[in-house]
Amino acid sequence: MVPTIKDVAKRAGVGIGTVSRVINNQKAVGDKTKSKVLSAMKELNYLPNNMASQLRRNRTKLIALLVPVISHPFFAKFAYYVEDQADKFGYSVLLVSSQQRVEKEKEIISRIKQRKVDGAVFVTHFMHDESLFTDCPIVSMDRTFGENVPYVTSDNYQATQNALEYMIERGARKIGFLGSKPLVESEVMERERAYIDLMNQKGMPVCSVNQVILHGEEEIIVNDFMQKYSDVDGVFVSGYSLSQIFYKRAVAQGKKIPNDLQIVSYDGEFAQWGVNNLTCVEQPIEQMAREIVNQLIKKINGEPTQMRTVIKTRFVEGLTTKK
Amino acid sequence: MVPTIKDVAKRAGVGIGTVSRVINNQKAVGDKTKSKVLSAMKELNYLPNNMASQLRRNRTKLIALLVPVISHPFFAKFAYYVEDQADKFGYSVLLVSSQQRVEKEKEIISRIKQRKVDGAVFVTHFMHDESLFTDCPIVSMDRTFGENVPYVTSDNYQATQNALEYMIERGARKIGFLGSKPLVESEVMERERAYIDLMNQKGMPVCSVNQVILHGEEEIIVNDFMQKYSDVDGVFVSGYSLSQIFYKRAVAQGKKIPNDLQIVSYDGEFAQWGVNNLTCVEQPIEQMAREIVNQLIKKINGEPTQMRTVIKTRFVEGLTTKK
DNA sequence: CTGAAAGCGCTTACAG
DNA sequence: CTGAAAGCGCTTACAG
Repeated sequence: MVPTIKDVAKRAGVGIGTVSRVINNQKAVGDKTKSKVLSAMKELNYLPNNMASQLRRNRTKLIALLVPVISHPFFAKFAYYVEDQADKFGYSVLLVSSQQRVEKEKEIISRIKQRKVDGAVFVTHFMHDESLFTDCPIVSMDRTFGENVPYVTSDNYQATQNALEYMIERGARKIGFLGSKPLVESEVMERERAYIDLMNQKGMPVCSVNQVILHGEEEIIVNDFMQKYSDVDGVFVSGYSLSQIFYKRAVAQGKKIPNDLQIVSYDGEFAQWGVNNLTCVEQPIEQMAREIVNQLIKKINGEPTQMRTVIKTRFVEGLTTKK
Repeated sequence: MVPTIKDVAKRAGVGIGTVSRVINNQKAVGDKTKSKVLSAMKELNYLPNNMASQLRRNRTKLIALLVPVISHPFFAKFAYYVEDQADKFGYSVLLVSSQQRVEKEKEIISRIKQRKVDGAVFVTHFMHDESLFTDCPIVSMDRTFGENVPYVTSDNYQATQNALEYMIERGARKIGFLGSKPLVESEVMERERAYIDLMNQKGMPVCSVNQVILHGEEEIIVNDFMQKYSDVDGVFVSGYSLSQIFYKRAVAQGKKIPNDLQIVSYDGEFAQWGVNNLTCVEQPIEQMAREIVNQLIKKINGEPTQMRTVIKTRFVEGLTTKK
């Protein structure tokens, strides 16, 4: 049979409490005792039973990460860093893809309540009933929902305006905006607000399509935009999927990029798959992921957290804007 | 405080054993008792503590899934179905990306031994020391490594030959092969074997580049191939990443596809991101994933498993071969 | 059909 | 510094 802490204690000739102290390497163990225990552990090939310590400590050391779709390069990269950071605290990550279904969110809440996981990162969010998750350690990205859920976001407003100014400096006179609207309050909406504000300020026309869609339905927005505003000479596209589709479509229509049409995308540096070299506002995914995990661990441990953390984006000059 | 099974028992005026039977809805509970317990549970807002039942049952209801990189569309899709199928058995999935590091495999073995997870799916595999994972419930894809690890694969040999014949029927007379070689014994190698056999049989030249590389290093193979065999009129590319890169490169070199050059890829139907409409051999990812999970659950439960399961591929006629 | 009791393998005050 | 003991919240023979 698999050896337990009792077997180790017997073999080392000590109490099980002492073995436990060695496992969790607490100070208060004498050197000789310690080495006796250590070698007993080695001889028996002992490994602590995780389930037992979980029960005692009331911690699973597991967090859930809820993303809309894993196969989206942004979320894939994000998930990678969440895992890496969680690991530093001894936590593993349960990756759940919501496919935009609100039940998945409820399911995770219930997992927390059943103590299958200690907390969760919500990148998606459709639930409106805040009361369901009071007391649940949850941290979010971009979404602002309620007093109890800290979130990490990027400088959406400023970064968008900077990107627009960049195109204007390079001659753009009629700039469009494409975006997909989140279902709940989210700082992502700042991007369109920044766009509208700047257009008004500059006396330029507002040519915006910003709708609620599901992942995978980006075509709808692109179609709609193309129909209404085919004569723009600059476009700000909010989000990687949209910009991929928009770019391909524009090229297919014979637009010369960047000469006829300049494009800046929010997100876009995922090189390997898809169109490369978009000029884009790059969110520092790694930094955002690590910060989110840090906040979550604090929440789990009952330490004070920061409600809103803003991470600065980086502007990447690609081939879809003029020199 | 959070209510426990004791609180429910007290409120319902029954023993805790009875509550437990209701929770796990076993037959042997009287209707009246059952409804008393049920309403006590509802009143107290009771949720069973997962950690406690884990300890008693010696099951975490968790499996690990080890993939080389999550962000690869093939693995992303695969992971999705693994999760979906595992869920049917009440299992959650811990997604781990190995980044090709052998330590990650060892780490998972150790998680199994520490009872942090009940079993694992290995899509990657570099470890050679079989003795490390005897007794560990592990199931693999494509990789054949040892008596104790069942695996699921596709009909690599046959599917490759069919694809080659398809190009030959359409006029291809000099066909190349591009592949990345796995580090351990794997049925993926059947693809090149099928290619070489057929070329010999038809008296056609063998133009093959098949090397060991890491994910992300696909350029090396493409470069090498382009240099050696620039005059082929057909190409079989093993794997999605390679085919994406090869296709873009061929187009950049001014090749007319499919007129100058026909391409068939093993894997390729991941539409949304990247180049669409490759002619390809499509592995039924969903079916493979579900079958792998089924085998793993059997292994975990100590039931007999099938060592080798072959899933039939589907040939998809795209735009990179002639009509 | 149901209750009382043992035990899963740990951790952690408590006393020494 | 160290041991004995209680207890985490369940499940499961066992007896009735």
